[in-house]
Amino acid sequence: MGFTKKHIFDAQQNQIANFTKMIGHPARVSIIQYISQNKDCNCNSLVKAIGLAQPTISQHLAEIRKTGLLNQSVKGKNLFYSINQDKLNESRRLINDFFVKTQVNCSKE
Amino acid sequence: MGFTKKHIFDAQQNQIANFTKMIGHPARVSIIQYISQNKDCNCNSLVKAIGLAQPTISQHLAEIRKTGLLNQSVKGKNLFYSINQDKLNESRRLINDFFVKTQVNCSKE
DNA sequence: AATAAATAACGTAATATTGCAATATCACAA
DNA sequence: TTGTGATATTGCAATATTACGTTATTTATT
Repeated sequence: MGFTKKHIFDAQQNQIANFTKMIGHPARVSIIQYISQNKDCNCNSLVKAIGLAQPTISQHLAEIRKTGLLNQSVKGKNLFYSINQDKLNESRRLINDFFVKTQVNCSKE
Repeated sequence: MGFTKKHIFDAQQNQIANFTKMIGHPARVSIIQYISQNKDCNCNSLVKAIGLAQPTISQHLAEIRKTGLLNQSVKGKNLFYSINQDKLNESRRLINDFFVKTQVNCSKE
């Protein structure tokens, strides 16, 4: 059909899927890396660095923003992005936990 | 358009995106968890446990299989799935590395 | 006020994904 | 060989995603 039956899964499963889905596009991986490496990174610098059109970058930024991973600060006519480190940590723990638990379960018996 | 311009990103960015995209659906999170928790898990038990139709589960299994995360073993007329732990570890390192590097970069200066 | 720069929002075409019914395949049992 | 159970494949409808041209919006500069 095209839509996902989210209601048959629990909150944590949906949380894990939501976050990894957001990372699941190389443009967004690249954007996150670039923002973490460059202070005072705005939309325009991402457009130049990555090579996708401005509306496309803006759209990917919106996807990342939806998960809470981005901070924004307005300086003059620029909008600078940075990584919300609390959210980064929280997400890292969520994903790592998924890996660890999976691994531990595999190793039982 | 619908397709992804993979060629403008590097191998690692595509690798990270590929793997997280596979996890980016709650059914696949649930399937991975279930397989890790239940020895001798076959397609049918997943259909019963998760509540999606057999073709849908089969399709999700194929997506997971594509990343190399699944082992299969035939016993009689059953096909049992288990987690490829080497691949799990490799992927965990890949994703964790992404998180760590992002975090380290954020903390510079 | 007029212009320019930066970015978001809107609209749309192309493609991908999700979910399932129907069907095919494959291995075993009767 | 006929049937049965387990899984994969096919085909399709509904929805989502990706990418971008165009247009609005907002803020600074002249």
